[in-house]
Amino acid sequence: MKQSNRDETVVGGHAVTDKKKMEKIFARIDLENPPPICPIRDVLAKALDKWSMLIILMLGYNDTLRFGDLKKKIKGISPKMLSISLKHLEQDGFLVRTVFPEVPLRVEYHLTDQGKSFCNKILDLSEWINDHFPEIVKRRYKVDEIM
Amino acid sequence: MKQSNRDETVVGGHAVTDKKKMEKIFARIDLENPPPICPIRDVLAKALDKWSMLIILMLGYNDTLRFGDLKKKIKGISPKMLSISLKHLEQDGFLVRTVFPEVPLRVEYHLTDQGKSFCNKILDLSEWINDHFPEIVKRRYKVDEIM
DNA sequence: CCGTATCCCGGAAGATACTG
DNA sequence: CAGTATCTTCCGGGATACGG
Repeated sequence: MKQSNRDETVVGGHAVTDKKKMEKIFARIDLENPPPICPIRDVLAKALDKWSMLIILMLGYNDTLRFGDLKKKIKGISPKMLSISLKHLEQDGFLVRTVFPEVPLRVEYHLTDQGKSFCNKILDLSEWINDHFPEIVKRRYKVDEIM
Repeated sequence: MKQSNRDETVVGGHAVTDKKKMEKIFARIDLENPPPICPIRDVLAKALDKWSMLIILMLGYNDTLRFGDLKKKIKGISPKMLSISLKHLEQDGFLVRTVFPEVPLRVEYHLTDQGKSFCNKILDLSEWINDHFPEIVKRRYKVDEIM
């Protein structure tokens, strides 16, 4: 592991916040401008919004799903939001929409390689939350008691 | 590209999303209920919202920052939103707020170990976006041409 | 069945003034 | 300096009805 010109904190054997990585990211994130103008923040905003993460995980888990399947599996989502989210994810290359001109119409969605790759990232993140959220929730109650 | 220590394959050869991992997560994510009731979705919503990611990255990069520093560095954030975001992140144990009762008042923020750990996750995600967003943006233009 | 078109509302978030 | 209080604006997102 490379040593930066700055002392690195260590958590669980992992070097935290490798400065090189950080600089690479900060060089690209446009802090001056919000999502529509800063591409990175824009991509992230769309891929991590209220429903998109769930959709990606769902397609990662089930491989191929129809519009109605997704609607049924993701409780509470409206057809409008599902449609919009799917469109965003398709535009950014996370999934593919395939139409079968049958009667009745059939449309299938599945992740692209990029989508699968991203799905793994999200899965890692979810796993992290899963591993830490007991303490987080416990902490919340403690904070509530104090306040 | 970095190889994970997990039994997951990568893009190109593309095995998807380790089923075991998936099942572990899906067992915990409460698909019936939205964020305030499903703890995982709630934690994620707060930690990945419009400003929080930036704040965490900023503190991962700079170690310790004062309120005003954060406000200056994160262009466009209002004192109100900064305050709210910081409070959320403190409540969930991502950062620590330290008050120095001087005149004028000084308040410092820095990440907890949990926050640093999470920061690395976010950094990975940002790195992923950084590596892929050229093709994503390119794709968007192509899609625009067609539509 | 797969969405789109509308209408509508509540909450997220900006601007600004103010206080300990 | 470090926020809070307030007001307003805006739009994400829900419900629903309809069209291809």
